Amino acid sequence: MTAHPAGPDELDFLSFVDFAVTKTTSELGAVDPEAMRLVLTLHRLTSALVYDLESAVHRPRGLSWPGFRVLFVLWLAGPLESKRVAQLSGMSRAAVSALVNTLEKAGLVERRQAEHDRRAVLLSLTEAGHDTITQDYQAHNEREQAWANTLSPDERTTLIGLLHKLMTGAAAADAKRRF
Amino acid sequence: MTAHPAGPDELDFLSFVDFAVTKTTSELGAVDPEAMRLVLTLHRLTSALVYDLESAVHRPRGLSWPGFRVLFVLWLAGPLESKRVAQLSGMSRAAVSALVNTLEKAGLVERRQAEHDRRAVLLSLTEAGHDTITQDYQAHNEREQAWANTLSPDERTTLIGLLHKLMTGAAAADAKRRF
DNA sequence: AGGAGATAGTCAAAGCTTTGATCAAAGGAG
DNA sequence: CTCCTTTGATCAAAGCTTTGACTATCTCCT
Repeated sequence: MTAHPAGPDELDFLSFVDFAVTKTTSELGAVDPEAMRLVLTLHRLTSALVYDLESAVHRPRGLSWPGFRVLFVLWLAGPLESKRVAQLSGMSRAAVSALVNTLEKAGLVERRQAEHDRRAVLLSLTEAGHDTITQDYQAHNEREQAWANTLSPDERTTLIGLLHKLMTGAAAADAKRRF
Repeated sequence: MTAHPAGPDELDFLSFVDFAVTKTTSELGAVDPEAMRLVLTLHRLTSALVYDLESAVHRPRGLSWPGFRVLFVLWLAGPLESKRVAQLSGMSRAAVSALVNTLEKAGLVERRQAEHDRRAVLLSLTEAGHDTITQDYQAHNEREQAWANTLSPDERTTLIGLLHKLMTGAAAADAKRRF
């Protein structure tokens, strides 16, 4: 993938993928280098993307990445039971509970008891929360566009399709998940 | 993307992507739905993948996901300065420092002073660390293969190419990063 | 109706993350 | 050679994460 395979001293976060694939296959034999490269690249790209979005968009506006995710879910689908927020945002129920403590103190989210089930807690955005996520998501999407514009429209469509296929495939179906 | 667009009550982690894209564009107007779908899908897929690998492969063998990443880097490119481990594994130096405390207690990693620079700390695997990562990575790669086999060889190649392009593109170059 | 079992939310402990401060050591300029 | 700046590692505080335990509540079966 690179012109000149780098030695251990000139590696960086990106070129480490090539290095790792080469070195591992020569060392272990029974590995599938394409599967390795796929997962490594996917993980590194996503890390870089999330780091960029969090530090360039959300932190400057006072939100953490997890805080953004909860607000985003409540914005689009709220009010929701705490359980549903956990499902839709991909966190554990305990994580949502802890996070909502912070968001509640910040005046962005409200907790109230559900009517039909006294165990359940209904979460909703406050007006401040609604304003925050509306503006924040605006900036978020602009940054998303900057990333997405690296690819042509066809490439974007292809990529989304492949990611979707991977997400709905057999391995994903067997995968350990939170729910 | 789905046959029948789900209402807020029947959503799950995956179908939320469709719902979010539809709802946001109708609510905000100025968003790019494809960029949104791309980032949302990428993030959710990667989360699911990492969760699966961590809980099915690494935790049962006594490693955390971050611990695995550090061991993996040291296995292939070690011994390395602490700084380099941070770069190659994509963590902050402080995170590596804290994590190595744990790995050192577990007898998997050794710290020693570098010769040429008395500020620097050289990290290397112990023999137990080497054995651990060798076996652990074996299982890791088998699980990677299960995921990757959802796609045909051509699809895998295409996907890797597109991810790589995104990773090296203009937005990635401007992106806020740790280094 | 009564009791067993499942479910919602929270708490606690432990670990990992971040940023910013601190300290020691190295490098460069005068 | 000395001062100033930069750099490597660690620490501290705050936040988020996980699993597992616990309480309250609901549901279902007899």
